[in-house]
Amino acid sequence: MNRGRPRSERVDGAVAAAVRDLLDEIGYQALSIEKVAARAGVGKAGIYRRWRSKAEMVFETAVHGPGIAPPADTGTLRGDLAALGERIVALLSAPHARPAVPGLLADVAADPALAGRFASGFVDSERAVLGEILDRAERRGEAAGADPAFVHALLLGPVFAYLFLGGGDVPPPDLPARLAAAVAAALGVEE
Amino acid sequence: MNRGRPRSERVDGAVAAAVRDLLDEIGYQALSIEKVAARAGVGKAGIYRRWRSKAEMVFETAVHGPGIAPPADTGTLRGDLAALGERIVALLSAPHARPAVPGLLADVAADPALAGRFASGFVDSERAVLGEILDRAERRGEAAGADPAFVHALLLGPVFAYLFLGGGDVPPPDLPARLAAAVAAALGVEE
Amino acid sequence: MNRGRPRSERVDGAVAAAVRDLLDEIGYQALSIEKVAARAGVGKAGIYRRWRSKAEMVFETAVHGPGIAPPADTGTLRGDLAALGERIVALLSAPHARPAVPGLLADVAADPALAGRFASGFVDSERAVLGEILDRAERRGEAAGADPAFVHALLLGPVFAYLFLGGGDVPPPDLPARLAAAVAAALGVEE
Amino acid sequence: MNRGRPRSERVDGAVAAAVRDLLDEIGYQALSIEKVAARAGVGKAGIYRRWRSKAEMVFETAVHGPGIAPPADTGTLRGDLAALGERIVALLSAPHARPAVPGLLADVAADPALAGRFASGFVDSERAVLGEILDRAERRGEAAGADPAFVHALLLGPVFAYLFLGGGDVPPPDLPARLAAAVAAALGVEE
DNA sequence: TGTTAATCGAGACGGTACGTCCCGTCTTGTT
DNA sequence: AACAAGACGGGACGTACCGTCTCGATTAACA
Repeated sequence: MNRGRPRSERVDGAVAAAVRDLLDEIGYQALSIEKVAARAGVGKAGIYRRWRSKAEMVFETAVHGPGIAPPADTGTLRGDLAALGERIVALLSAPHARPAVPGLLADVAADPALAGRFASGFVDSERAVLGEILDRAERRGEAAGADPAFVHALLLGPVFAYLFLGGGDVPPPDLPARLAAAVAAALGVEE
Repeated sequence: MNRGRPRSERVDGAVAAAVRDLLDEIGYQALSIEKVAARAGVGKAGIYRRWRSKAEMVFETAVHGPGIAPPADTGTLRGDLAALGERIVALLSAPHARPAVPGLLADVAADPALAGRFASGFVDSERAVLGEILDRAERRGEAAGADPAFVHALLLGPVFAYLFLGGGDVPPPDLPARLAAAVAAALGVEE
Repeated sequence: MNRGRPRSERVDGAVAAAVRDLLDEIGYQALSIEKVAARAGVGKAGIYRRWRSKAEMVFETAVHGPGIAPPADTGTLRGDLAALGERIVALLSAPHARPAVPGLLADVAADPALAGRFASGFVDSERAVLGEILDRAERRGEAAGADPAFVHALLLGPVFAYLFLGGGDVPPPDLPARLAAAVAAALGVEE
Repeated sequence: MNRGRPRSERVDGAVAAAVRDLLDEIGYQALSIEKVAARAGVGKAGIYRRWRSKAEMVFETAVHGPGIAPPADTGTLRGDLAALGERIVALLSAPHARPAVPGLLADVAADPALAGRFASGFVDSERAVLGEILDRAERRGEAAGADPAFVHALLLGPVFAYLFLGGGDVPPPDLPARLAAAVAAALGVEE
């Protein structure tokens, strides 16, 4: 039983558009709730009613897509890993996400409460996908007893390093394939 | 011929101490130049005379050690990589560095000028060490034609992922060894 | 149709009180917007929302009374001039006005924009009152063709000189009467 | 017996020139000791060695001429007063003095110590001249028992009012003559 | 069909911090 | 001892945002 005026969808749309525009124009750090409200033609209260902080607002409106989709079986561990790597690269280098990621990460790391919500909504889903991939490989007899957390770090870490720790270069297009090969070799999969 | 009153070492020391204290107490994001000045008993101008921004001040006073020391030859590529991995872990998880890294990274990523200075002072030195290690391995006949940038990402990325993307856990103590093994396997080094 | 939250009268009151207190305690030059805000328990923005500068704030809150009231007809030019003189003395030597006047005058003289607003709000009203007095005298046949600007300078100038150019003395209580006599004599009014 | 290096006249000259230039360009309020030192190619200490404050520096280098010269006897009180009036107008509206006067007055009024030195060096000499003029008139039998302080205010005040309280207008060229006539009339001198 | 309650845009509120300028003092090496 | 240079601790500037609050005006679901 919801009483009172319902929230307007127009506000959500206008804010999302404003956030994406501003991320492109001025970046995450210079983006402020005040600027978003002004650009969207929306009151600040309308934003605070929906999100607790800039980080949550940006994450929901500009970074978080439909989550990591269920993994398609390519027949080999290496193929599955390459496919997952592609998704990770796509997610982190998406037009509106890329300029937001470092700032977002900093805000998340600084606020434990935020870290919790973020981990359960993002990292966990990625790890679940990876778990499924490793289970399949085990069933195929390719590799056994792999540590999902380690494999996850081995896959996500280098992508992140290329995008955000290497001076801002574009990652090479064959990065997922090379990473998948390296991870497979590390897991002892014969070629 | 240096003219005018020389800069006081007392100021450098007091600022460094204040930065470290404040990083521990309130973290990088909440640390402000104003708070540092007040805590250090120093004028703001004295800080701006030395550093252009909060990021540079924190990096120089709390993160940047003596740089990555020259690599000791352990006799095997795997050993050398493990030693380098140890150093990276130590650098990123040092008491005052760890809470500062994500915010620092965000500031660096947002400011191209900063990114340039940072890259040449930090990333480059790490890559040079890695290049030396790979050269040695090639001379030994262990591995040939490895891409230093890729190997660097393969080493640094997972460490970063464990420390800052995994929800804040402590990395397992054998992480450098496991990483070295994985990287060596990926480079085709026989066990 | 006034939109947004209306300005709080509490702020106006608290600022006015703080300005008056600080004028008494430390004078106009040492009074800063920052000190006023702190003393009044008010944000600096709340002050800048209302006034463009320290000079405008002080003038409105501590000097500008209800303006010069309409002149009562005393029956003679000399009487009218003495009454106006009394008002000028009262205005310039009022408890909170006196310490503020020299600094205020300096700020006004330095800023043409301020000079314009100040002139129209203060000097003009005084000159209008004087014009009315001179018109009356002309109708009575006491004096004709007097230059209001000259008479104004003849009245206001000496008061100012006594108060602010003479080393800070208290003006003699019969100053308005003596001035009125002098001005009347200068205009050729017979005694 | 002066020991050590004597003060350089070069410094005095360079500072005086810099003060006058800066008064013209940016006015008294925006003029700072720091700007003067930079413009004059002089250390700040060299300025503080000579003057206690901006007000004293400006007064000595840009306003204070040779003092009010001894009064020439014109044969009538009215003539003498007009001559003194001319001098006052010339002093206050001199190129470098005029923009400095209001600010200077404010600083003087705010600092009692400054007020003392200023009064004895400036106001007193003007009053002495006026005293001489009134003595002469008394000896001639033109006027007796005039109050020098009142007459001084009657002469200086209106000039000040025209120059600094009237919205920045140029005073009419016949102002000294009209003032002299008014003052003479007020003193009961027959035409 | 009113009443009620949550929403809306707008913008004021007390604060904190920014990066700059200047204060008046102090500390260099040089003249 | 004075000189040019410039660092020192401190204070204020005017601006931008923070997250909260208070307005009048909408907009639905409940009574």
